[in-house]
Amino acid sequence: MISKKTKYALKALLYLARNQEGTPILIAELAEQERIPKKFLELILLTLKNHGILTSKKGRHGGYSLARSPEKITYGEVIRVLEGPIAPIPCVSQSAYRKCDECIDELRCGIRIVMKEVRDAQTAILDHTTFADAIAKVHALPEDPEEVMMYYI
Amino acid sequence: MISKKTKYALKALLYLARNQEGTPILIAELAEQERIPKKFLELILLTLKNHGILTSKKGRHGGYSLARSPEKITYGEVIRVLEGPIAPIPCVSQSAYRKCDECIDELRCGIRIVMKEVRDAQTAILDHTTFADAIAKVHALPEDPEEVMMYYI
DNA sequence: TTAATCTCTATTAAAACAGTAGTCTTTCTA
DNA sequence: TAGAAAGACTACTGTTTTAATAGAGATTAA
Repeated sequence: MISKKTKYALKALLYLARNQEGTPILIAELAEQERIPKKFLELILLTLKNHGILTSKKGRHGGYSLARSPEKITYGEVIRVLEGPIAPIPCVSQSAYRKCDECIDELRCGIRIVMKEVRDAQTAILDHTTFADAIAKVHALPEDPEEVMMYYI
Repeated sequence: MISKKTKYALKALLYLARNQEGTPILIAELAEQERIPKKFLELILLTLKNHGILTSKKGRHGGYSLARSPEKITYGEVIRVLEGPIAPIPCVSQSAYRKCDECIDELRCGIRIVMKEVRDAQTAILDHTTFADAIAKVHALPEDPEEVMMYYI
């Protein structure tokens, strides 16, 4: 399970990716539109900025923008920044490998061998799905049945 | 990341699956062989028993055995028992669905749509890999290079 | 100059994690 | 039938993580 922090980060980035005009977007707007506690969101956006995912401008007409276009930011990158390594167990992490204390034969470990498969499946998706991709996936969805109903009322 | 508790559970089950004689295996043996804190392991095995994955016998010549053959126990089942739902976010969990408080349009959520892919990829592996499979995977591995070296010394 | 913004450090309450301790119950066997 | 050998069960504890909140500081535009 990802933390709320990570979820909020993804929500905020998705909003920024969807609303890419020239002008930066206020924390307050993001917080309100995505229903994220504002003070908490401040910390999250700052972290994303410090990791080169966002840029910001202070003062009047300030706010946040994506540091790169949405095709150049992946879910995997964001999750690693806020959540840490994606691997289900540290001994199969690429970005943060760590041997299990109690492990005797890592190469022949029946847990590791399966968790490596899981890790590869996860990163295959997360490191190859960008925010542009996610928006495209939503657009490709069939129309919401409720909205379709509206036309008949 | 899975907890140590879950990792210990998987280790213990793997050991039991590898050592399936008729006689049950002692907590003490499991703890020693897999280097798991004994008292902690007791709790874990008890949980697995209460969920029908293990059986036990008290008193002299007591101990734990698998409740089913290793081909009938999957990683997914064990992880759900000790770790909770496998899904990265509750709104894509089959076993423990929960709507996100702040979510406005779940069906068109760009986070949910990607996390659902992740969930499906995870469960495709975890719910279809049994302890028998894991043991077979380890056996299929090329021999350990260090051990091969031994023959030349 | 001042109001609007982001920036940064500290603090906090609650929950989860990783155990440990101690007692109770059951079972075998001498 | 006593008692040792096992698992069963309940309670407790210290540490870390989570999910925020508070408040002062720095920067910018009008």
